[in-house]
Amino acid sequence: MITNTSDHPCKGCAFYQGSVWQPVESAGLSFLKRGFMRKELAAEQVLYAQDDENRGVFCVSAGLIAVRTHHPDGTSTLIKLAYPGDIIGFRSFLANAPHKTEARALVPSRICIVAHRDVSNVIRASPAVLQRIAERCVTEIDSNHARIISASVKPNRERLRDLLLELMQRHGHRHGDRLCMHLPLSRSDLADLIGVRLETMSRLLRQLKDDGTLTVSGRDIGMAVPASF
Amino acid sequence: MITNTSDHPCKGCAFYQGSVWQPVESAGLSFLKRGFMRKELAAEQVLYAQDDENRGVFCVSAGLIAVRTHHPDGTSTLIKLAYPGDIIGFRSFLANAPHKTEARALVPSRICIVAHRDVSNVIRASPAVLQRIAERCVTEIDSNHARIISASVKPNRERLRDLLLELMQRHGHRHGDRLCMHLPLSRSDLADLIGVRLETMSRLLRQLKDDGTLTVSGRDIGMAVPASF
DNA sequence: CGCCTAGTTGACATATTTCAACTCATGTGG
DNA sequence: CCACATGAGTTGAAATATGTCAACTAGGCG
Repeated sequence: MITNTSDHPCKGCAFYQGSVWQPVESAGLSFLKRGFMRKELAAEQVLYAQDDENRGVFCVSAGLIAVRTHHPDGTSTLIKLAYPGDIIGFRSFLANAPHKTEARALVPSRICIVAHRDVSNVIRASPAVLQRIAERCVTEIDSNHARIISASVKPNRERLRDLLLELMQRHGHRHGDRLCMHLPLSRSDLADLIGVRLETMSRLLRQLKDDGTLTVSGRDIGMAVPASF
Repeated sequence: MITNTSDHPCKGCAFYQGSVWQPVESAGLSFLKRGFMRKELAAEQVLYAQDDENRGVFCVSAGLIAVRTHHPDGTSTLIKLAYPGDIIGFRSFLANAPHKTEARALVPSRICIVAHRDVSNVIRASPAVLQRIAERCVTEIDSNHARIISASVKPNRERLRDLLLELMQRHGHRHGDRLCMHLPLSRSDLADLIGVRLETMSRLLRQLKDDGTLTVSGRDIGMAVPASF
């Protein structure tokens, strides 16, 4: 079923097996190669802005991308963090509508892009690609549900603990019997993720520090190694 | 492209044009017909339970379905309300995994079902069906984002106002210069949708009643006709 | 009648917002 | 090198919102 993938543009990628572009057949491969581009982003650089037209589907190859929506009153909400292997921009692509979110690099990042027109062509030639994109939609729905549920069930202090544990699994280094990380997020971003004000975030961190759960020094966080590590 | 749809099982449905099953071609049509069933649900009857295996994709034809997840501590969260034309169970189908939610009729309802195996066959024969399902995923993602944003940006009183306005657009009748509806939801369900406790919901309703926004008598709600009606 | 469920209300504890002041590090221009 | 502005982050105090526990009402039903 899968033929002649020796020159597949994602072939050398660590995420090739799970890639949404992996199941292309010979017909789709030429479209994929034609629409394929790489892009390097500096920290704080914007990949796409809110209300931009969709220019394609983006795959995070390295780094970390923050997906936000900005509100009329100047506040913003951090919708998700996109790590290497994640794809973004597919909502806008599938809806054939402008982006509802902004994507901005939190650290220097590398992005692989398949141009809009060629995504359509690839899908037409290889429907299994759409199947994989649909699975990414499901992942997105699941994580949204998890967030909605935790927001209505758990107190904010516990949600912050959970969030820091997740971040630790991505960014933490073992240091003796403790885990340490340098947060890629500002206090303001943390507050946006939990859905509280800046000042409340500062106080929640202080509480976790005071009760011994964490050590906090600026963006450097430490905690005891949990069972699941 | 679309052939011989005279005996399409959804042909007579009011939602045929937008149906996810509308773009079947002759090859897929026989699968669709084979897997097609109708089911009548009484109020409070369960369509599928949390952790059930996926038995297919469900389309609401009439009535109203509540999609909930139950938590270990006995509480629950109302994830969404599915109205006629909406499809449910597709998350579990696409993930090829058990349901993470329960679907229960709030009022007597009619559901059209396409059995699991036949959904796969229909999609294989008519990839445009998967395209339509992906668009429903996008709708789901959009409404989840809207909920996450409103939870972190708006105070609960305002969110309740918004919710009642949405419900009024579905269930309201004009009565002179006022809109009236009989809520299909209990106070507990309303509380689950906003993410507050029962008692808080009761007090929020009282506040909206006291400041003249609403008239409230049990499940009968009245409000002035808003500009957008 | 007694019992159940849905819904309301009160009183008090806890959590969060809001506004303001403050620290601290960093960078810029004279 | 210093004065100063700037942005990230912290803290305090008062107001507001929500959770919690308990008591209570009203309606439906055997």
